[in-house]
Amino acid sequence: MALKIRKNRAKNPPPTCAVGTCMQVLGKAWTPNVIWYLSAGPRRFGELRHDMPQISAKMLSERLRDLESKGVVERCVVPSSPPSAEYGLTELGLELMPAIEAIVAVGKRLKERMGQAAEAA
Amino acid sequence: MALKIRKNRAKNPPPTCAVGTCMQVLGKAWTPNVIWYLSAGPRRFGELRHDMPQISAKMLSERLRDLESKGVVERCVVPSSPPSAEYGLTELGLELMPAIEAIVAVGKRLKERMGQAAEAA
DNA sequence: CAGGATCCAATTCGATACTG
DNA sequence: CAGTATCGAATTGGATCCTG
Repeated sequence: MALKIRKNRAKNPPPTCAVGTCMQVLGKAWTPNVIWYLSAGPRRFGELRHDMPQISAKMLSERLRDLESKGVVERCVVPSSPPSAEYGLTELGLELMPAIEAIVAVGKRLKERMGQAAEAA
Repeated sequence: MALKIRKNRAKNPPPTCAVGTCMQVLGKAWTPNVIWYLSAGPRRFGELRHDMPQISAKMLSERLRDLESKGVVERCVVPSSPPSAEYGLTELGLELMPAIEAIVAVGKRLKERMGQAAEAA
């Protein structure tokens, strides 16, 4: 019988109310954590890894580049010896803080309430 | 803007955050939308589908069962003829609202700011 | 140490079809 | 209408190795 080619999937870009717009930024693993740890001020790659012991180098650099390309995070090279880079929130990034804070607050309540699994970072 | 004014990096990283706990609930596709649309009051399956025209029946019922199993959403059978079911937020679900609202608020700002893709509601 | 490249198992989610 | 079952494409994110 003939080869059956599947119809192309619609693959709609994220959905309906404005949550999609925000979740496109915050929705991936570790993203809110990264933003959270940057919220106190610029931080270096290794510091962030230390903040989140479970994250892999790949994940972290991937997320940082994602966020940079979205204008949420800014990478600045610090002239030192050896020169190193620091990551910080942009203004756009700062605008996300209320949401992150709300997420953190609810997360804490959920954790108490459910008395559940430990989380690193 | 040239180089960002580099403030001293954070000496005191924020304490462990509970982001993961919350994102485990909100992190999957459509979840915040579903909660959002339930926040105005109980709603039936078909109504929710209508609220989110892009969601598939499978997704919706999957998300509803997820949320039910997490105690966020409650399914109650309404005695009518024929009897039908309604979904509503539990108290735990209501506790998530501040986060959802913050996400929606930021989403709207992002949309304005980026002047991007259209989204309804 | 900071980060990229590659490989791969697991999950996610859309389309489709089916049931009461 | 209200939902479930199955299939499979695409995405995810972890592990590992490689680089300057």
